[in-house]
Amino acid sequence: MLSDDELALLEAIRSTGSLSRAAAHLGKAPSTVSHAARQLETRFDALLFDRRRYRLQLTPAGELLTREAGRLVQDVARLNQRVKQVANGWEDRLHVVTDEILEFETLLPVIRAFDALQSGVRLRLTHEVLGGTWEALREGRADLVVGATNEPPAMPKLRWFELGTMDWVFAVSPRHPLAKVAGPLSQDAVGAHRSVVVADSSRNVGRAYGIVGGQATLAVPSMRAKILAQRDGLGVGWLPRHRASALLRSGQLIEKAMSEPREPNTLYVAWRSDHEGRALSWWLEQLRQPRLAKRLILGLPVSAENR
Amino acid sequence: MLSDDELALLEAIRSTGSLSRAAAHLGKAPSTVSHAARQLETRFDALLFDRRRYRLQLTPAGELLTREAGRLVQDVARLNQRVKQVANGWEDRLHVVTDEILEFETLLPVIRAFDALQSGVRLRLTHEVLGGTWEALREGRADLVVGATNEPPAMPKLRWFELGTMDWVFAVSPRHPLAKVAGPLSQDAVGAHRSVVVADSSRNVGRAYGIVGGQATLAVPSMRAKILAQRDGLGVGWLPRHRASALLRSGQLIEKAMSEPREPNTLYVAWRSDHEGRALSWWLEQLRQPRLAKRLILGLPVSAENR
DNA sequence: ACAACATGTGCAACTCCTTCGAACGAGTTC
DNA sequence: GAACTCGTTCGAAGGAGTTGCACATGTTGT
Repeated sequence: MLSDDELALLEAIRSTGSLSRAAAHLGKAPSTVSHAARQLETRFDALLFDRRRYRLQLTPAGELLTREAGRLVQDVARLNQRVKQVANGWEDRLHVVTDEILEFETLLPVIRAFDALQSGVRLRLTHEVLGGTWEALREGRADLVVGATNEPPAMPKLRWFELGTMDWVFAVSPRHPLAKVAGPLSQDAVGAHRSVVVADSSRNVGRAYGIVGGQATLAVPSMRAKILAQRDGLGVGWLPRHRASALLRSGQLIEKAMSEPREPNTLYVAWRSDHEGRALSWWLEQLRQPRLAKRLILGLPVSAENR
Repeated sequence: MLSDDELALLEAIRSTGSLSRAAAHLGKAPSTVSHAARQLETRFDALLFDRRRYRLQLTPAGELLTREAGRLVQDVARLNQRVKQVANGWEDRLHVVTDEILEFETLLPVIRAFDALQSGVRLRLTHEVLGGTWEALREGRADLVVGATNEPPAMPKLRWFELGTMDWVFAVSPRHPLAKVAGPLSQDAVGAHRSVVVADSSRNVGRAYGIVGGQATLAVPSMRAKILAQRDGLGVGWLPRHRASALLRSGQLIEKAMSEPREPNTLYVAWRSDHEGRALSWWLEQLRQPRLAKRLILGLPVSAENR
């Protein structure tokens, strides 16, 4: 291994281009530097210095060594920083997984506030669809899950609280055939039309929201895309009521009563009680604030303006 | 910086889960290990060991440190290997740039033979179009250029030799309008038809082979694609005679005489006389062999079978 | 051409750090 | 409760790293 001193020595030799100057630069005796240099060569079993001329020079091998050694120093410095950070109770990294029905933008202020803490914790945010959130937690891909749907499954050391409930509305474009059907819609009536589903492209499991067996589907990458697709009459399906509200008001989407209404979804925040660090605690504290929870659940209404 | 011993110490503590066993494992006295461990904590200014219970354990910070330290050790071992390699005269890496008119496959046997040397030199092969090869050499993106076209430009420390000459044939599909024109074709006659050009997609400079100003062009990614495109009548242009030979024989391409014939191209091998390592020398030695040079220049004829 | 200076190296002496053994307190096992 | 395992403290010993000096070699200035 390369010691700190040896690294500094190499660097000094490179920059000054001479042993004695390097020695002066390091505040050591010239003989020390000479000795240490030889020792380095012995240890690496390679000629690092070209001593044929008056002032010695680094050989290509020595050049490579100093260059790469410099990078190593940086790596070690970073590691040092990370170790201290972890020792102070901050995680090395925090992986937050949100359910796709939450809009990423609503988390931005929280991320900004977290950044302002200067904790050094590397944030990683991804999203999953349906049970994918719980699975991510179980498999250790997630440290914190926000907005998970369905009941929390049995899992050792699982902890959770409710974020809130989300109301749904079955809505169609005014130009869609279902718009003209009077009275509450039955499952069969809906099944004859194509439904729009949010599907996760990254993991190719056939997961999607609100699929009924055998129904034709249009898979889109996000809830926002689903709302827009239904506005344009490309298909039908359940939408978060608040996010569709503006379009419902402007008449670009029409609410349809259903023979089997959809129960409001309860959304959960969940984590594992092992490795609870300061970053996780901070996030939990934020998410327990009713104002933030409400903003997350409601999401950003899709504006009626952009047609 | 982390010394070799400290690394071994951390690893031993992690695997044995106790200081005394770690000491026995390392062949040292327990007191030594205890002392060193404390010193580590002082240096990192962080609690690395949890001593509250009977047998001490690594804290999360200590865990992180040992884990990452292990990676560092590997990095250093690799660096060690590379330094030795360079000290033995091998380059750390060799960047070979070929002109696009050479077929990559013809270099495969050479690459295999080079691999068999077990030199440890990391090969990197890319291709350029037209002057791009010389530019790559000038800008240090290439250590060796194979098959460069045009005359070697003025460049300090440039060295080169001729690889051979490449003959061209102007060929069109039998279904192409130009196929029926009798006698040598003039520039104007050709200019009325779309030409197929090889263009480099990676660098978006508007470089291509055989463009005449104002002529409609079809840009394709390789010489092989150009030959196939011309076979299918998508355009016209000059082709390496040998590579088109099979298609000319089978009648899928027809050679046309030209009022201004194209001079055979001389192809060059070039490198810079600074940093000449063993890998470069080896490649030059190979490329000087007439058999290989001929194979490179002629390339792989595009087979007449696959329609 | 000669002196003055700079540079790298070998050697003996020195200094400080690492290592060790012994002793001790605390916790565990039978 | 005795025998043990474990981690720590402390002073002493050994050794690696460091230093000053002498010397050979090469460079610069007058």
